[in-house]
Amino acid sequence: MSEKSYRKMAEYFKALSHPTRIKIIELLAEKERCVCEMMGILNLDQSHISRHLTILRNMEIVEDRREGNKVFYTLRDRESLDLIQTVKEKALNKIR
Amino acid sequence: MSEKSYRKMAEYFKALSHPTRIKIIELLAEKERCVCEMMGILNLDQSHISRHLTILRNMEIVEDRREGNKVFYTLRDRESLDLIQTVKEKALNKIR
DNA sequence: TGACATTATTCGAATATTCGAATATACTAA
DNA sequence: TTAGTATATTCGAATATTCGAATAATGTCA
Repeated sequence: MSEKSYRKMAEYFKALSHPTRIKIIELLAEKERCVCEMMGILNLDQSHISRHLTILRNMEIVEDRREGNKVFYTLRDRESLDLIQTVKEKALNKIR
Repeated sequence: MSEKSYRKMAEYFKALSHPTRIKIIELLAEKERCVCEMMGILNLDQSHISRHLTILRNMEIVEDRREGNKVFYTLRDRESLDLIQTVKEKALNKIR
């Protein structure tokens, strides 16, 4: 394994290492959503959501599609959801 | 899901988001190792290894055991290795 | 005890990440 | 064209992470 591969792996984990990004992935797992929809659900302002989406897009975890003046996002990398599910169970076990 | 759970999940992913920590987990997946052994294999100085081990220990990913003046580490959370394996395949696909 | 080996912690500097606020861009509709 | 809506990007400040170097702590052995 090259050093570069390890950096890539670390980068991927870093993309998942923010509560908001995890929530976004879970939202998109259900269905395609536009930014304004996520703003409402997550109760966060537009620039936050957008910046987190950029990080997820760069890691090819989500994909965007413009329709009119809205941008719809979909979950491209569904494996990310499996990782989140695994870690979620771990977190729940530790909390209670 | 509580906000706290999401923070915990993010924290766990953050623990995996450093090349050295990923390498340490892989090393410990093979067998128990002392810090000095990992220094040699990873070619990193002692304080680096030790600090990364502290992070992994805090997340209960590794466990330590003192024997004489050496401290041996083992992989406590073997699921972390599965996560790494999944992400590794992802990274390898992207690179070539 | 003292010298040595091993590991952990601390310090400050460098770097990266996050955030709120503001601004820029892209599109629609009148 | 202009106004309005939706999204992306930029800015500086605050915070977190990483690193190299130094120091502290723990244990062994003579």
